[in-house]
Amino acid sequence: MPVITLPDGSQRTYDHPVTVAQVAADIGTGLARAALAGRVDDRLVDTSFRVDRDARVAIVTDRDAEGLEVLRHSTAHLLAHAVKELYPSAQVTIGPVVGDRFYYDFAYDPGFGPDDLKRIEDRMREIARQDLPVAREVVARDQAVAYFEGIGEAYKTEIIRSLPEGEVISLYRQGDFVDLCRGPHVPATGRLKHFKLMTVAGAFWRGDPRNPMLQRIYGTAFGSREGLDEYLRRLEEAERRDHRRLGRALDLFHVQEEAPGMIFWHDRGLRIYQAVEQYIRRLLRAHGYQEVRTPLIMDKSLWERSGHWDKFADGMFTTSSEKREYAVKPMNCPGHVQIFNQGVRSYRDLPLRLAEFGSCHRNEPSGTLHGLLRLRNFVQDDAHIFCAETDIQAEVSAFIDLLYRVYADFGFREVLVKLSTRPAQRVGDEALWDKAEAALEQALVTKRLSFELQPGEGAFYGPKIEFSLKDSLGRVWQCGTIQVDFAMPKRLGATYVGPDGQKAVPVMLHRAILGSLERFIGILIEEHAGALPLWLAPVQAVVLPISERHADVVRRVEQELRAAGWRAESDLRNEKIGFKIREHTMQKVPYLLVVGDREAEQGTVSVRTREGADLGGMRLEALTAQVGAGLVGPGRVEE
RNA sequence: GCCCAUAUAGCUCAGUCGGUAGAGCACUUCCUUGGUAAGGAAGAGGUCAUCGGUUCGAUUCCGAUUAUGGGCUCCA
Repeated sequence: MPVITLPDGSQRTYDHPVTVAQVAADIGTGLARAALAGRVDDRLVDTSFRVDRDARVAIVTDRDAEGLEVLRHSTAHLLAHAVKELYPSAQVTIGPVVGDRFYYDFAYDPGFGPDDLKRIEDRMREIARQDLPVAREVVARDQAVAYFEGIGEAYKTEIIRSLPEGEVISLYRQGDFVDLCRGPHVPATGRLKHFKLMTVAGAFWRGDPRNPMLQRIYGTAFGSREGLDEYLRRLEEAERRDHRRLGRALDLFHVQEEAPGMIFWHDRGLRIYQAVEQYIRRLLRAHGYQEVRTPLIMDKSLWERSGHWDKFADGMFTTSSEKREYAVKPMNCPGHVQIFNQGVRSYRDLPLRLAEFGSCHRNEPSGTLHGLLRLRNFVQDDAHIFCAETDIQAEVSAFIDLLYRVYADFGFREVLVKLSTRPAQRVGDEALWDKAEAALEQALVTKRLSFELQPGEGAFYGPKIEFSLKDSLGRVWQCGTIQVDFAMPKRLGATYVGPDGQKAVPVMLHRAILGSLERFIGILIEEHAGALPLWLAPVQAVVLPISERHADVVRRVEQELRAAGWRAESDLRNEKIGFKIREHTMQKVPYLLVVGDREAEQGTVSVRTREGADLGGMRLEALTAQVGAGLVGPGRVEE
């Protein structure tokens, strides 16, 4: 006789097994209508699930994150149902929920286009309107295989065969459509009202490029019209923050067909770039790094020795001259080892930290290029720390502190951390790997950083930690990294004399905080929607005359601002003040300084911010004093 | 690299059921000297991405190429 305990602690006693739907109905008809699924003792189940013993039961609706997930998952099924009706030759595969969206992958040779999407979505609405009950049934493995084989669903058959022994195999049926699925699902298709198909894309079966390319349809679903509209509004907002759009609008950079994956930085963009670079440069100097610069191209033989030619040849640009072959550097590490190798190094020189704003070229596949975020030419705030094994943990720990300080200075709060451990193919002793992985993990744990473990994803030469940031659409991009390398110093003959007088091979830590300056700046632009903090703004103030007769004063003010360290400009064009205010506000200039009769007389400027705030009239010294360190930004402190 | 889509003026886009194109903003000149998000007028600006095919004729239809966008794979 089940006693049901609800989330608020209240209990209901039944003298017979009950379904989640019945419990919901007993609480209220509104809840019964809203019920999408149930949670029984922490297990997510259908509303048709029968509770036959004491349990904690919660009714899941679209107000819960789980409810939305069920809704989206069921909408993915609805999508598959519509596709099977419209395109019987299409085969179904998988249809999971990822974040706000769901997708479903189909094997369908002719492929889908935007018109198909429209047709499919219309059919989905029809099926939803029929309010077909969604029923779960558990079947034996053989039975399931036989069923899907019988209707020619090769992929489903393959999925069932790959399920572990003992796994419960459940089917969901709505009308004539039957799909293999773990569930749970909404009780009937009528619950699916507010959805939209977004895009069609290709995706490899099981993510393996050797497998056939499937047709993936992305969509989203919400519990209410408002939820869906709000989501679509957020997408539009994200488009306004797109760094490619802002890069053009703010005259920061451009790209063109002759140089795919490479950036033409304009004056304003380069000012941001240099502000970022100078900040990092000062910080590294203060934290015991030396800055070096190594050649862009080096003889191929060096890349053969370093191992890059073996592992990375496809990614390298090459060139030749006078019968010698050269490769354009995709990484700075071999060059840094050459500097380390000059002269005889002692253990007293360690840790030796060599930093370089190295311009790297990698011949990335054409389909992967993306604005500033994925390029063929980019500059890393790269450094290599040559140290003894015993130094690893301390160096990693100091690096993580530095990285978090930098991210905070740029206004980033959310950092995703991943730890990648030894891959199947690797070099070096197991004992070394043990130590290196332990050192990295220990550093993360000590700092109480939550991280995702990626077993087997490390580089062949050592484990690594990756630090990622998100763009305006929530896509994750790796920026910072620290990697332990046991292999390259040895390959390139790096040694130092230890305290015992014997030669030893140093460990090398590859590390970057921003990663690529281009990528980091792209994310920075999106994070701030183009309105960069004062210290990074390409133009920090524009001086505006009310009329032509104030031009001389304006020019003088501009000069004084520059002398005080501002990146200042004046706008002497023959336009009204309102026009100029609008234009420079849209250019996201932090301070607009207006000079008219009143100000000229009093030796002040009227200060307006890009947010539209009027700070009133003030003398330049007062303004400079008020913004203070905001003008040059953090990092100066260490000098 | 693979899948789908896109490519028209500096930007955002319209258009041509095949007869070589248009708007707004930006730009140039003139008028206006204006007090905090668009003052007015005139003008200039395009080999309709590139190369091929079909056609009397292609920016439009077809094909290839290149680039871009959204994904997949990969990666800073």
